[in-house]
Amino acid sequence: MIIELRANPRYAVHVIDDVTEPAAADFELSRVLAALADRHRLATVQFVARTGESWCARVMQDIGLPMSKSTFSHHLRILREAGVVTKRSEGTKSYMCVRKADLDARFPGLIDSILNADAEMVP
Amino acid sequence: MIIELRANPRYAVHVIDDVTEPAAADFELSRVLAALADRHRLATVQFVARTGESWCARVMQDIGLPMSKSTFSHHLRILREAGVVTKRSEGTKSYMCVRKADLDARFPGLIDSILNADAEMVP
DNA sequence: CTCCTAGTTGGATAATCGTAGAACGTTCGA
DNA sequence: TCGAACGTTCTACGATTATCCAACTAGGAG
Repeated sequence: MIIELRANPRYAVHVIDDVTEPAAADFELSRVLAALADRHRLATVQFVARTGESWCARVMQDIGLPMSKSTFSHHLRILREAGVVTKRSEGTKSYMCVRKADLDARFPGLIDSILNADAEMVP
Repeated sequence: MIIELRANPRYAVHVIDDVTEPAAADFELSRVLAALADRHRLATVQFVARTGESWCARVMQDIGLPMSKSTFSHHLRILREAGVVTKRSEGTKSYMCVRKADLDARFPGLIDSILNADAEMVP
């Protein structure tokens, strides 16, 4: 299910799988920061940004995230609802991608400074 | 009480009022982001950075923060322990100051991008 | 010395968050 | 057609967090 809620695409909101991915103009800084404040989500975003688009199971395995599928799915939702990543389904896989351009348009320099930081250990 | 725990000042840790303010080299990105992820703390940091050093009661009043003194004191602790701000006592007042240089040294561009973002409403 | 102002600390509480397991829907391959 | 792989949703639970009030410390003004 994909819905365009507003006429002006600049303010379009995409709803996929009951998760709302906001348009860049609607990003909220505190929400973006909260999404990135968790070590596991931060590691995920840094990894995906560096290695390119990838799907959930692959990301979890490559990073060595110590959590269940359902927990990762929860984290993915947080990231999407904040506007940090977008999701694309292909077959049974969910490919995620960091919305660098949108983030940089709304908060210039923010995502680059975060991606350039050293990756922290995932416990 | 002020203690220099390590010989090399680059890694010095300052302990003031039982609160540890880490040296720039010890900043953790996820902790900094978590400190700034709260709307009230974000507003506080943006305000102090823009208007210059100020003390707690003044900041609370000028921003219109809807919380008690003790809650603000709690938020100040979070910000200090993450390395976002430093505190200086003068008389009965606690002056806070954003550690721009330290933050920029550790995470280039991060604090500027956050300070340049529009201030969000404080509910 | 006494009071007022400024801030911190401890305890309590309600809300939020990260987590796992079970059940489920989809898609792909044998 | 059947089963395996991939991901989502629901529910529950423990941990963390934001919050307040009350009590406290410390400095400045009278």
